[in-house]
Amino acid sequence: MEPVQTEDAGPMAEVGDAPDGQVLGQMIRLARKEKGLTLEDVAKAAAIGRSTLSKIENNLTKPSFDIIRRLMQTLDLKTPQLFLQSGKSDISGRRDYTLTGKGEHQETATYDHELLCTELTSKRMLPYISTIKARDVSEYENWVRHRGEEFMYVISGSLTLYTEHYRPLMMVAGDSVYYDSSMGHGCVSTSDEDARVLWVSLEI
Amino acid sequence: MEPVQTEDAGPMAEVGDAPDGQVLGQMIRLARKEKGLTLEDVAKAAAIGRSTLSKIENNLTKPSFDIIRRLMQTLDLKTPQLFLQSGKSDISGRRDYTLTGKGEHQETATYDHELLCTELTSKRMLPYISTIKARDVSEYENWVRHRGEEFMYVISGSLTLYTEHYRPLMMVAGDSVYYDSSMGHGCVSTSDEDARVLWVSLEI
DNA sequence: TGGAAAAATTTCCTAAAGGAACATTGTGCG
DNA sequence: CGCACAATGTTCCTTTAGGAAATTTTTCCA
Repeated sequence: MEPVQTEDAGPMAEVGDAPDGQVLGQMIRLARKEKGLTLEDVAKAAAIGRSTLSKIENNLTKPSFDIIRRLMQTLDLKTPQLFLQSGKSDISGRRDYTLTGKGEHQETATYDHELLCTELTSKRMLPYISTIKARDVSEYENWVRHRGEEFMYVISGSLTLYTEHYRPLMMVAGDSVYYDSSMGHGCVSTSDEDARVLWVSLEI
Repeated sequence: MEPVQTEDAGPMAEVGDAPDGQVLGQMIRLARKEKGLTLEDVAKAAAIGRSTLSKIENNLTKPSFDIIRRLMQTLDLKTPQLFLQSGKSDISGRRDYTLTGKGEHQETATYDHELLCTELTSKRMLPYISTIKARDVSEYENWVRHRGEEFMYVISGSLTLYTEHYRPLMMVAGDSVYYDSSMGHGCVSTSDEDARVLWVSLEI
């Protein structure tokens, strides 16, 4: 209902930027209408107030990033167009190090752990590569659990990750997972060959 | 201000109300450091306060959508990964793990960062895969440095890691490195092809 | 080392976001 | 017509984001 402000002293006329100012609300309302949802439906699903959503749709507020993110999820919106940008960048990213050649192995029935970067003893993250042997479908209930977080990246092969809270997770080369390691977990190779996995574990 | 609806509580469950926990700030700081910019540089360019940016990077505030958008533009960041919801938009779903298939990219002049496991926002380690483009041998004195530790694993290709303390380090697929990231560091692809690298970064 | 300069963080305060409840508008049915 | 009832808009109030400046931390040379 409010077309084009000529930029007088609108109560909340955007400061000097407002690219999204007018559009954002329209987009969200459109998405909501398309799904035939009411303000309350969406607000509840996104865990925000009805009135807040109303204000957002009418561009009466500058919503927080968090709220927009939740709305995006709720409404299943893709976002690229919201961030149109003039691209140019001249970056020079750099990192530094401590190298490790081959690590020391630590073999068990189902795993072959190869610790990486062992000479640096004061580190907090523990990286290692594991070979998950292609058998032993047996004991995937012997959960491993330890306080902390873990990141896992499948280098080759495929496997299934079993956890105590969720359904098994099929993973193939290139996939990665991040989880709370206090939740019971364990994995089994599902390919004929052994699976190679890179783990990074963080104790807390 | 957490009404917290039906949320029970996964150990590190997120998705539902999850403020943009740990990752958002890290991403922004990473991008800034890579460009060798100071808080003030970026803040000025994005027309926000220096302190505000500091708080955002340290996840001490829930920035507005508008501010994030401006930062994205200033830092030339692609954004899809911030809104990543793997699979369904049913927010009732909670998980304490995230599975990432092929990722969402964030490209710069020399790097192409692909963040992994982005929808789990409260994690402490930040994993991502980078493609180091096969050129730009130029500016390897622009060290990046940031408080914390980093682990790096070369998936494919080869590269040279330059640091301010040690001699350059030649690395090939399968090699890995662990280092204190407060030491200036940076790397350059030495093969004809781009190098693929898996990084796990931990802020302290 | 020390000490100045730069960068980052913290404090303090104001303006504004966001939620609850109330008011208004819109829509179907007797 | 007009009465429910639902959907949306608005007001009021509490909490919080975000900026200016002070404080602390880090960097950089002499």
